[in-house]
Amino acid sequence: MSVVTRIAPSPTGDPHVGTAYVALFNYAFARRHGGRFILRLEDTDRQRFQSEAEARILAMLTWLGLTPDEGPGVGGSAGPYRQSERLDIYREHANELLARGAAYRAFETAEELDAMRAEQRRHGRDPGYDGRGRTLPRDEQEARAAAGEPHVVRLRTPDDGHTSFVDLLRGEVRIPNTEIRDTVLLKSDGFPTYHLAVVVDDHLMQVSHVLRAEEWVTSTPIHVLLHDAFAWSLPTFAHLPLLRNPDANKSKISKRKMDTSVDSYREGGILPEALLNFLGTMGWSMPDGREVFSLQAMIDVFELERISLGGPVFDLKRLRNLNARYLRDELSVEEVARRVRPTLALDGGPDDSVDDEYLCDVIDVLRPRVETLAELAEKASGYFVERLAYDEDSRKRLATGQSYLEDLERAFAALEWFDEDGIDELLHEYVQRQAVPMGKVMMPLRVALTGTTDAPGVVDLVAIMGKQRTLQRIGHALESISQALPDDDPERLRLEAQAAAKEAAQAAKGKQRRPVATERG
RNA sequence: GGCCCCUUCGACUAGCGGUUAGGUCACUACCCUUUCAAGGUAGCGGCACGAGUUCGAAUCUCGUAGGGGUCACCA
Repeated sequence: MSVVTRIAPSPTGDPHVGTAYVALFNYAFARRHGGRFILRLEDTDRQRFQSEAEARILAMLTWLGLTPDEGPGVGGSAGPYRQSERLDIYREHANELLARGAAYRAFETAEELDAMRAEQRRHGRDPGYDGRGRTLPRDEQEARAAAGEPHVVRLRTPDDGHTSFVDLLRGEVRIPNTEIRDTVLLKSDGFPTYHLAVVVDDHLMQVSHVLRAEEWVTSTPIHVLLHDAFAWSLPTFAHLPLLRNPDANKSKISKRKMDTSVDSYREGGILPEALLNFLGTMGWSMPDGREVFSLQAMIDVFELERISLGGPVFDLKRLRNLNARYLRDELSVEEVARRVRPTLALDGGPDDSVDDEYLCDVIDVLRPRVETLAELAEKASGYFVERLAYDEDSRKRLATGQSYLEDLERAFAALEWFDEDGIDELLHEYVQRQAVPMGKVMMPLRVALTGTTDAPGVVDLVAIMGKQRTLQRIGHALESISQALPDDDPERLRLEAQAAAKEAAQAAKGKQRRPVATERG
């Protein structure tokens, strides 16, 4: 029997990391066994349906490299792959169940069901459909349906005994049938519920392994019952652990508590291979203990048996750390350059006109200092602008180093061998001659070149910027010193006034006075 | 609450009867150093608890506790 796996997301919102997670495992398992991986769209909830969601899910899978072998927009022999286009199929199957007496038409209104549940709660019983529609005679059901009365089709479930199934990772799971209600199969709008649709589609699409999130464990017995009713054989079930929020309880991952949108990680500069690698370490591990591995490496050795069942917390720090490792160790500078380029252009910075060699040099010194493409783009932008904007702190540092900058401007202009060694030699000799600590000279120069105090080594900076750019930047820095002395900096004056006002207000309130303006940790 | 599932450092995990319980992230210290990083070295820190099986349990069984999931005409 050939392996067929699938993911069945609902097009209801942002592409979810949970979808990516389950897709990864389904994809890896299918590839490992030379099988097929299907994308099926569960768009049977027309309330929550979003038309752009389908394209975004597909884009997410493509971005991650988890492209389905069959699916909407992809094609395949078992289509269509949108459930909304398979309504006839579900109706036919519901009719078959009706004919076999495994299901029945139920005519309770929403109000009636609400009342029933309220009544149950009043008597301290668990709320849930009590099977009251089962007693309505077949011919009456059909007559009322034929007359156009709105109704649903429900599964007739056993009242006693147990229903069990084997979960590949957990062993046998047994659930008392008293826990299983007469579930709705076909809604009054003619759309199937998840339970009918998933069973029919998995069967028709010959899905061999159902790898889905753990939240489905308790509804699997319904699917077992449905398979029985159709006299179909069961696929293999394996329920993956649920990704968790980083809160105290580790509840199921949710967008209320954290960012679950793959698109937003993508926009935040997370690399697809890093996200994939990260998700691959959630509940799964390499047999040899490697922490950094490619999708292909995962496929090569993938075994469901290596899945651990404790719910893994989606830890952003680990994701970012992994991303940083890809940025500086796994990808070539050229590859990183290719990926930041579009972002640089978006920021109103340089675009195709950016010199490739310079870009690569900049990335080379910057990438040990960033975790995401977005950070890289942000830090890199200053290396391409004509004129840097210096903040108050920078101005101060420039001002204190003014004479050094003037000296160095002359020295660099006269430097013949403008390479790493020449620059290094020049700087060291200068510092020695002046008999001042390195930092006294280096820091103003660093600020002149980059506008910030946390930046790569000055020798590297000067070398990659080259003579012309270096001199230009020192020149600009000197200009800015003379134009706006720190004492006149309007921004600083504004902040000071603000801080004073705040302090006065606090003092007036009788609170203890604390410096609030420029606390630095 | 009923039912189901789960439980190794703060986080991700290795372990599948005999290990000084290993690795990664985070954190701390030190080294390197012109800043910030990166890198290097070291450290901190864990088998939820209680019984049982066994010569021997993180590993097997049971119980307790804790956590999660689920109880819709949503998936």
